[in-house]
Amino acid sequence: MKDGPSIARVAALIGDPGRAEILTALMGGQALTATELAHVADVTKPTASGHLARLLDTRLVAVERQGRHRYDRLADRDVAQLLESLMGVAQRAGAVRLATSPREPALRKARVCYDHLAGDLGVMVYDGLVGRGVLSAKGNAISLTTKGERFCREHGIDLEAASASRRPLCRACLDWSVRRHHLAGSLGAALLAHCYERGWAKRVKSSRVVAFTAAGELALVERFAP
Amino acid sequence: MKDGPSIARVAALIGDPGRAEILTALMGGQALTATELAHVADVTKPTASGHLARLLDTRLVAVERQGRHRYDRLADRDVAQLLESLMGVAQRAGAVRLATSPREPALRKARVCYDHLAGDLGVMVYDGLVGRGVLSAKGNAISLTTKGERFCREHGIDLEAASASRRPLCRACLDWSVRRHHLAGSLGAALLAHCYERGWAKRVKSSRVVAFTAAGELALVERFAP
DNA sequence: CCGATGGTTCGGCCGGCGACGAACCGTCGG
DNA sequence: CCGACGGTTCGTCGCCGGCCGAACCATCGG
Repeated sequence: MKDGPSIARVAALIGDPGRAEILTALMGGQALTATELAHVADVTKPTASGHLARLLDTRLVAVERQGRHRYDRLADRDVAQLLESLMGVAQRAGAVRLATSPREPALRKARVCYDHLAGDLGVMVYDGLVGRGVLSAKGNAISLTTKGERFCREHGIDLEAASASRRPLCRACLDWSVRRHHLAGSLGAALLAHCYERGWAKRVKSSRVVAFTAAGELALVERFAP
Repeated sequence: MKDGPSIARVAALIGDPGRAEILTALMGGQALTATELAHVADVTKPTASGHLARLLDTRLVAVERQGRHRYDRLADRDVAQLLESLMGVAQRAGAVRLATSPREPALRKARVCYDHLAGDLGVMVYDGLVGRGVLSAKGNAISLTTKGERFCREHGIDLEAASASRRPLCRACLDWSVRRHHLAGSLGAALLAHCYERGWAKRVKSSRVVAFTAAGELALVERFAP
């Protein structure tokens, strides 16, 4: 009967508002410094330091020290996925509050979900790829069709690099704002990288928002959406 | 910035040892009564009642009242999945403690994971099905092959019923004790049902353990494992 | 060598939450 | 109608954990 308490330990860790804020900030995928995190959590440095220490020794975050700086990032994709599903259930749990929170519309439109594209655009792209027969979806078990491989080559998406890594190529990730799927996995990451390279979009500093240029959005929709 | 706190709320809810114990107990998939849950959490009835009330209004559990009884179950598959991934990261977080906790070996061997088979046997079956070409796995995006459909028919597994539901047919679920995949989704559920029907195994009362008979285990391995 | 700045450690304060006992409400089985 | 039993409500207590200020250590840029 020791796994109950064990999950309680990490859940309790996430369960503090300050730490939760830190972790969500880290969902952006980039490593942040301790004072930056203290700022997003709206606490003093000592407090943040304490939080980070605890997050570290439960392996929820990983640290890299450079000079007098301390860069923290999420330990792992699994942690990111855990947080994402947490957002999923948290979202509909507070169904009422949802209405009263307009939230950044930009965040709903396009944001980075660890390393791939989420939000309205992400969902649109996913639907488009399935519609074009690039991806075959059975439930949430999805895979790249042979037609899809050709499609990627034509559009200059680096499949070799993407499939080299040991993580799954395609994964359906539930979008917490739209409650529908978007594309994750290394292919999802490659696609987002593609957007950056072409200058279609770039990250907004210290936020999960991905800002598309007008032309970039057009290009994305035209090529990948239905 | 309101999603941080929002996930914190549900995480904190899971973060209490008592409630965590309750939720893990409910991972068995069956609805349990309030006093039973008070017992597994090792608290008095008033305390448990309070916990359940809070779990209810955050929609982590659902309740069904029958006469003077109150039956609680997990609200949703998403919640079950959340808990499972929580176990995943919790498990390796306390890497040290793992060695010192012998834990029920029966639980490691075969247990129910919400509605499908997990543990050593679950993983073995999964590997076997992939090896036989019944399932095709690309990363963790898996699907039933045409060969696999024939295979199911031959073994009398009811595919129609399984694919009728709107949930995915196949899903790879990460096994927290073995750290490898086993089969989830409605096919996974159908397979476990199959084991019960044939008398190969039955649930152990008030535990997640699935007890296979000697003959049942043999039959399972012979038919589905490599 | 000296400020400035990032991060950490230490003590102490305080609020909140979980726990319980006792009393209460409802349903069940005679 | 009456005990028995499942569940809930209420009031109280005690502890744990988050928070901060102050002092401290380390690194950087001169």
